[in-house]
Amino acid sequence: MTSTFYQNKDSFLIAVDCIIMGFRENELQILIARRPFEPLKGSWSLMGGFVNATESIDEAAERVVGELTGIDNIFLEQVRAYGELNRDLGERVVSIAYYALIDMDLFNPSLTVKNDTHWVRLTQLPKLIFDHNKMVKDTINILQRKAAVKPIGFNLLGEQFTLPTLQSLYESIYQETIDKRNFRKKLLTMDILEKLDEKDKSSSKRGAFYYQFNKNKYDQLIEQGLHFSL
Amino acid sequence: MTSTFYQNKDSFLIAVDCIIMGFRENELQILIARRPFEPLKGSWSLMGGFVNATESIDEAAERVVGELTGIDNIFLEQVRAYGELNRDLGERVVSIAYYALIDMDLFNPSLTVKNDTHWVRLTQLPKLIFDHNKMVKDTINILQRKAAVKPIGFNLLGEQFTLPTLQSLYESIYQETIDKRNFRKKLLTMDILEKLDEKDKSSSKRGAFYYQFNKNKYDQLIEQGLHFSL
DNA sequence: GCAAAAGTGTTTCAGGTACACCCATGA
DNA sequence: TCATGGGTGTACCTGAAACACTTTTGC
Repeated sequence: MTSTFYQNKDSFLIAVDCIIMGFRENELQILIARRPFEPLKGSWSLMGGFVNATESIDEAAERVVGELTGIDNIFLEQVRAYGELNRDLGERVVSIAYYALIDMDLFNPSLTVKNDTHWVRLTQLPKLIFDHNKMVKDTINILQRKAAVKPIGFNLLGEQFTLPTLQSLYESIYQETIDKRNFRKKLLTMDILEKLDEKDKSSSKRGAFYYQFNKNKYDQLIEQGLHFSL
Repeated sequence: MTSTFYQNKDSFLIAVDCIIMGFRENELQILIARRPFEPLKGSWSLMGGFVNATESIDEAAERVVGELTGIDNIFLEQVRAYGELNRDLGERVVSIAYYALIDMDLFNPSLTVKNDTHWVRLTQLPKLIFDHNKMVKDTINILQRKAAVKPIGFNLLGEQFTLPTLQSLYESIYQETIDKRNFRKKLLTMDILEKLDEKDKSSSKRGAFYYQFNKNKYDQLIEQGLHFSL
């Protein structure tokens, strides 16, 4: 489709770069890849792709994340646009970063071979190409702000989880330790978790009860003007 | 410059749209314009422009805001990228929104004629083209979140201002009334304002003392791990 | 029986919120 | 002198933070 409206304007390649995050072994993990093409082929890089003319930028991000994780319906939000002149060594590319929070148990490990991707601990993130480390840093800022006030952290866990696990999730988001009693008190009095009968005995002899997030109760609280806050 | 790296990729026009905000008569104001070209020529629109190949997207936003306000060194931050397929009726355009907070007293009124721009009260914002109303809404959300925790509100005022003015600024950002005594107590005990000797007598017979924001003291507080919060 | 993680209450303190009256001045 | 907006202090209450011991169970 050629236009009669906007003429003599410069046009640009637009990429999406995705910060795909998971939670395992009490640490935040991030999915990165060896870059499969030049320039900087073989360097560590976020998962990315170019936007096609037939899709919105949100759809492009969904496509990239879907291809690399094999999961649908992923929590995915835009971080921001990165548009410095020489941010990409190849040529001028404006990139829109998105972050995804996934349940790593749904991730198909065979995909890591195909795409040469690797889960690395956030605390041990290597140097990435271009401005990708900045994108991760911006994402962590958003995550810290947003997880404090919206229950997005649950996207990183399975349907059911224990309170010790949930606490260690928040501890690794904020990079600080939290008092166990205060944490449980706050969450349980909020009344958005449901205690199950089963226990997870994988990390202690006694076992910890499973809980699950009750979205309906959460929505009711919000309607009443109350606020989630951690 | 033609590239040998990324071939057969689609390219896009990229625009910046700027939410330029000021504060006058105890209300937030926003600068909008009659669109000077088709499609939708004559409709209300945010101030925008296309990004050139020779500038970063931040620079493009600075250029647009500079041209329209005649002010340098404006507080300007990215809102986010908007990339729906048919968001622009002309053709496919990805837009990056930026918001600017300016001191309206520095604004050159003659520029409104030249650019057919108008200051309108935020509470009386008309229907704008495309997704521009959504951009404004997203901006207000960011402003409310950010003004609560960083002293960005001062960008909307001149060097000196009275406490009643400052309070009404925050009231119009949050769209709710604030108790006068509590507001003053919080700000003054924070010790980031300096009281001047002059009074502003324009809005009362008694007159209200001018204050000014002391950035050095503010920076010291932050270094000490304390936090601004309103 | 012991090591290792799960679970449980109370006190203290700071900060937020509610609230009403006097002051200065120009007209 | 009066109308208008500027300026001030206290009491209460809620929510955050600090803090230590008991329970369960596999080995």
